[in-house]
Amino acid sequence: MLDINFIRENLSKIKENIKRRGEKYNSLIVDSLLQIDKEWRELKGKVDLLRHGRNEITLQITKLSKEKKDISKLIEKAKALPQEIKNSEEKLEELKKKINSILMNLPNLLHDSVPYGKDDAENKVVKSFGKKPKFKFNLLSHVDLIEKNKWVDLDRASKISGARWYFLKGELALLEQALVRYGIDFMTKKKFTLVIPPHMINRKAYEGVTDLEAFGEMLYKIEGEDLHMIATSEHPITAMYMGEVLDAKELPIKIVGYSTNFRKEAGAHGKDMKGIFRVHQFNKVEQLIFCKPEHSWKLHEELAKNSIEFFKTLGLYFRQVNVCTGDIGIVAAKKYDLEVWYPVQDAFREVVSCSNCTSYQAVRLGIKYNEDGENNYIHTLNSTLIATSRALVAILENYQQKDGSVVVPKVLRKYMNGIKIIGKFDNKNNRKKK
RNA sequence: GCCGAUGUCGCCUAAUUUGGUUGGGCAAUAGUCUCGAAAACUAUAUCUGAAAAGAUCUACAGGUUCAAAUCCUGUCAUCGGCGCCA
Repeated sequence: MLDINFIRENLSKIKENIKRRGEKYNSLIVDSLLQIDKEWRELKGKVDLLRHGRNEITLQITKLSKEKKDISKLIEKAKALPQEIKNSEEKLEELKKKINSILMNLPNLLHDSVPYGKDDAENKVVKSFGKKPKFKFNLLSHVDLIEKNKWVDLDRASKISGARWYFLKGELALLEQALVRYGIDFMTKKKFTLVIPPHMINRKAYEGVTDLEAFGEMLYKIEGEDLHMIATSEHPITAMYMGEVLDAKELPIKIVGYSTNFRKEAGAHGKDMKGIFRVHQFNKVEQLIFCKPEHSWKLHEELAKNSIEFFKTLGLYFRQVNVCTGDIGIVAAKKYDLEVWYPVQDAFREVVSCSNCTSYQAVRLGIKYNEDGENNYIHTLNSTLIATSRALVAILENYQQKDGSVVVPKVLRKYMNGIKIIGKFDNKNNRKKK
């Protein structure tokens, strides 16, 4: 959400930004926003005046009653006030709601370096890393690999839970845990603090971090409770500081979040139906930073660098893209995606999303920092380090061997008790010798 | 889950019985003063307003009332007891 004061002072900038984002948004909405805001402020003045009148008269009543004088006339006069005030307050509230709903849908100001483009096809490749792998045999899809090796049981999961749910089994489940532990170690070595958040949060917190109306179809709601399953650890961890004023000395706060994530994937009918590429539940290690505005652009690059470095160590072929205006969404001011090469799908697919949200989330959540007696909104940043289901698919596709086994990336072996290869043929060199 | 108590500024606390528009202590930060420090003094949240000023804030949301920290209802949280449980 943008700060209304900021909009008032930077009208042309805001409109330009909306135009740059294309047809999805209409810059005229800003004019009507300011018009309603003006009405609101005028009415606020009137309501405050009415309230002042009430305060005055009750003060007099208090005074007179202490002097034991007759107050019946004053009370008679005062009786009309509450209704009058209430009527105006209701109008005021209505206007405020209108203002808020417009503000909620206004997109963040984009950074100058965000490329113009209609959709994800026009994201700009920044750089590629690693080498495109070559194979001298016919590749199996990850769906075939998990089936042959009995690493995932989709049938039984569908029996008890439904489509897009899965049992992760045996060596692949170990590999999943290895990825998580490696990811967490990787970040804590960089002085990020590990945080494991609640996996369910209430409505108020969720409204702070995302547009519940739009995201409603992504989130699982607990029946009869004011609770939603989290779609990413970013949500509870960002909402954690809701309504707080942080000390500038504590900033930047660097957190590595870990949680299981739950997503309905309601809008994805038919997409990626097979295997575990797109599922209702997966684990994710996430980087988060809360910082002063003047540091956020440098830290954004740092987050991207961390994720790049991490994927390099996994030995995958991938590229960094600068997400274009048509694909970036309303929250981020700039977003890098990392896309890994999936040889079977013959495509790059998104595995990391690294955003500088500037003050957009902070305004909505009311997170400020205090420096020299002055309060200002902080900046929030987040970046995937690793999301397990997609990373597992990437490893399966890229590290598979002719016999259907899969080589474990070197950096993960120490988290796998030294196992070098997982797969149906038990390799004698595969176990760590004691 | 049941029963009971409690919730006041960053922390502590008084005012709740009997509704009258808050008060005190400590700490922190900034400023004034100072060669420097200590002490002392001033300031400290949010909203509207050019300003003067005004409005709002006693866990949260409602209600009663001219007026609510105080009375009523609901919710949440904390503590204690019982129950259940990895």
